[in-house]
Amino acid sequence: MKKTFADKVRDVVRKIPRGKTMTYKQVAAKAGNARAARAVGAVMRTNYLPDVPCHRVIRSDGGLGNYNRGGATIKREILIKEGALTK
DNA sequence: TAGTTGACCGGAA
DNA sequence: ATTCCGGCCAACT
Repeated sequence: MKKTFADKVRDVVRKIPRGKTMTYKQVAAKAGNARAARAVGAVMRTNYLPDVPCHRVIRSDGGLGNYNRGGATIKREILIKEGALTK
């Protein structure tokens, strides 16, 4: 059984605790490739499961990136609700 | 198999 | 501080 990059990414994002945020770079590094930040985004876009809090994954610039469930605006609201974003 | 696209990153102007 | 450009990786056609 071979775990693909996407599988690892999902596993990593799933381990993100509530009220915390991780950058695509960090997730990519934990998945095996620190330069695969773009690939992480692509994986999230193609594989968004309820077990994977993809809304807790943000950009390294401090931005939120995008969201497949309502856009970056909803994503920001969720992060504030979770306590990861105080502003 | 090869080419194009994109929830990104980092440096330069 | 903002805007532009190139580079990296995985998925889709």
